[in-house]
Amino acid sequence: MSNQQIAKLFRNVVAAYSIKDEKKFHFQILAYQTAAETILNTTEEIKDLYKEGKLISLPGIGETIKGRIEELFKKDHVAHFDWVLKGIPKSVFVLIEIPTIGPKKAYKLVKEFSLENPDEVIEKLIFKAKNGEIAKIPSFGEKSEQDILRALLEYKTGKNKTARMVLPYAAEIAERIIAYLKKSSVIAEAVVLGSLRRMMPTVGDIDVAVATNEPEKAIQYFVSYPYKDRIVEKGPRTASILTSGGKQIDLMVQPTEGFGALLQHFTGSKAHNVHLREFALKKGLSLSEKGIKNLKGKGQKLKTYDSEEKFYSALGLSWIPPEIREDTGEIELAEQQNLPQLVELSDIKGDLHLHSDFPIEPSHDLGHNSLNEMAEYAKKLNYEYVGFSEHNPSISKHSKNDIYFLIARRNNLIEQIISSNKGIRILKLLEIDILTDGSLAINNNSLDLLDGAIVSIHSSFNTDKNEMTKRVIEGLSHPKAKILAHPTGRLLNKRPGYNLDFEKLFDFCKKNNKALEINSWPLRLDLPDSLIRQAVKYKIKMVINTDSHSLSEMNLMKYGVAMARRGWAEKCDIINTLPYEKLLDWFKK
DNA sequence: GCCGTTTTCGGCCCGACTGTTTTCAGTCG
Repeated sequence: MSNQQIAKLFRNVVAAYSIKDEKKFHFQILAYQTAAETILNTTEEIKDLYKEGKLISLPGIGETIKGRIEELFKKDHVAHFDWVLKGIPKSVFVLIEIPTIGPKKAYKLVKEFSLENPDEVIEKLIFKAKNGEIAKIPSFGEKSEQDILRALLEYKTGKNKTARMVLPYAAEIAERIIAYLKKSSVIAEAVVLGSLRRMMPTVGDIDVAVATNEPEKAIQYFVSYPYKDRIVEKGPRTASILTSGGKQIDLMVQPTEGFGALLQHFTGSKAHNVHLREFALKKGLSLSEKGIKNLKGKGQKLKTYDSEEKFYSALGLSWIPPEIREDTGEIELAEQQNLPQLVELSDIKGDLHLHSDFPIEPSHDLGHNSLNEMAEYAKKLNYEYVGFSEHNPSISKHSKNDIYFLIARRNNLIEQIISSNKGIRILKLLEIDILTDGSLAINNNSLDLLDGAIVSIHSSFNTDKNEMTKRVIEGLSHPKAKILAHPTGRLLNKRPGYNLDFEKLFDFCKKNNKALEINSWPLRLDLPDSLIRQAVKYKIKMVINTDSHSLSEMNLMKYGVAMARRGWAEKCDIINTLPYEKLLDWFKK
C-alpha cells in the first residue's frame, strides 16, 4: 500500500467522522487530518518505516495511529476503520475528491438520490444537476447546483490537471502574474509565497501576496488578469482565479504596515503555522495574517508588522528561512537563536556535472554546447571551476582501446581550453554507468585519465533493495569513483526511483569519503530533501550539480541549492563550495 | 488522537469566502 493510498484512507476516515458527528469526533478528525498530511509529505515509504519500526518518529503519528497502520499492513484492513466507515456509501469517498464538495455535501447528495454505486455517481449526479433536481434539496439552491455541475464536469474532463507542477514551471507562471500585478499603481509590493517560496519540488496552487492601501482596487485588478479562465472567488481581502492553463492562483492582501504578518502566514507550511500559533498562545499571543494580538492586555489591540523579521522577533524567534518552515524542529532552534547557516547559491564555486557536445559516443545523451561555450558560461556565473562529466563512451560499440582514446581526445581539448583560458579551472570527470554486477563501465586505464568519476545507475531499475545497494556500493568502491549522481533515480510525477538502503549507503560514504549528488534538474531534484537532512546528520559530503546538457540548464543550480537548504545543509556539507585546490585534494583523498 | 520547559491531563490556530440563511454551515488554506 502506497503513502497516497494510506493518506486517502485516512481522509475517508476523516470524512466518515465528520458525517457521523463532527463535534464528538473533532479531535480525532484533527489527528487523522494531520497524520494524512504527514504521510503525504513524507518521501520515505510508510511501509518501509513500518518494517523498520520507525513509524512513531513521524510527527502526528502516536501510539494509536501507529497501531492502525500496523494492523493495515498485517491484515489488509483495520477493524476500527471498518466500524467508522460503516454505513457511508463508497460513492461519498469519490465525491469528496472534487474541490468544493466536502463530506457533508457528498453525503447529502448520495443519500438524496440513492447514488450508492461509486462507478456511476459522477455521471448520475451530472444528470441530476442538469435536470435541476439538486436545487430542490433544502440548503442547496440554483447557484450551488451550477457550482456542483461545473466542479463535476471539470473533474471528469481534467483529472490530469490535478498533477502538481514541477517547481520551475510554477515559478514561470508566478513570474508572469507578479509582473502583471506590479504594473498596478495601487499595488506597493507583490510577492510569491506558499509552497513555491518554500521551494517544494512540486507546487499545487500559486500563492501571491500584495501590499496595498486600496485592497478593493488591488483585488479588482488581480481578477482582471488577462490570462485567466475564470474567477473562483473574490472577497474584500482574498481572491482566487484559474488561469487558462487550469492552474489556480490565490491572492491575499494587507496594508503595507501589516505586510510582514501576511508574508509569514501565507508562506506556511500549515504545520509550521499551527505550531507557531500554539507556541504563541502559550505566551498569551494570538497570531493571524493581520498581526499579533496580546490576549493578556485589556485592550487586546492588534499589533502590525511590516516585515517578517519583526514578526518572528516579536515572538522571541530569529527569522526562519522559508525552505525549512515544515515544523521539523526549526521553531525550537529559532527560539534558541541556533538555526543552521543554510548553504546559499553564492557559496557555490563550480558545477561538476556538465555534458558537453564533445563526440564521446555515449550510449546515453550528449550535450548541445561545446566544452568551450560551457566553460565561458561558467565564468558568467562567477564560478571558479567546472567539471566535465559526459557519459562514458558506449561499451557495446567500442573496444577498451577505443574508449581510452576517446577520453584522451576529450582531455586534450580540455587541456587546450585550460591553457588558453585562464579565467576558469576545469576538472576532467566522466559520468560512468554502474553495470548490473556493480562494476564500472570503463576499465582502470581509462579511469586513470580522469581527476575523478561520477557514477550512476541508468539500467535495471527494478532490482531488489539489497542487490541494488550492493551494486551501488560496489560501483562507488573504486578509488576514482567519488560521487554518486542522482542517488534515488526518481523522476517527479513519473517514477518513484529504485530501492536503496540509504543507511548502508550513508555508512559506506562516511567511511570511504564519497559524496552524494544533489541533482538540480527539475524532474529529478535528487537527493530528495528528507534524505539530504539525514545525510547532513550522518555528516556525509554532498555536491550540488545541474547535470546540464545546454547553457540555459546551467542556471538551474538555484533549485539544487534550494533542495540542499530544505534538507538543512550548510556550506560545509557541500564540496563544491570548496576552492579549487581544496576540491582537488578532496578528489585525491 | 496527539503532545509536553505551565501540563502524563487537559489542552488543541485563525481566518477567508460562498450560498442559503436571516445568523450560519460548509469548504478551504
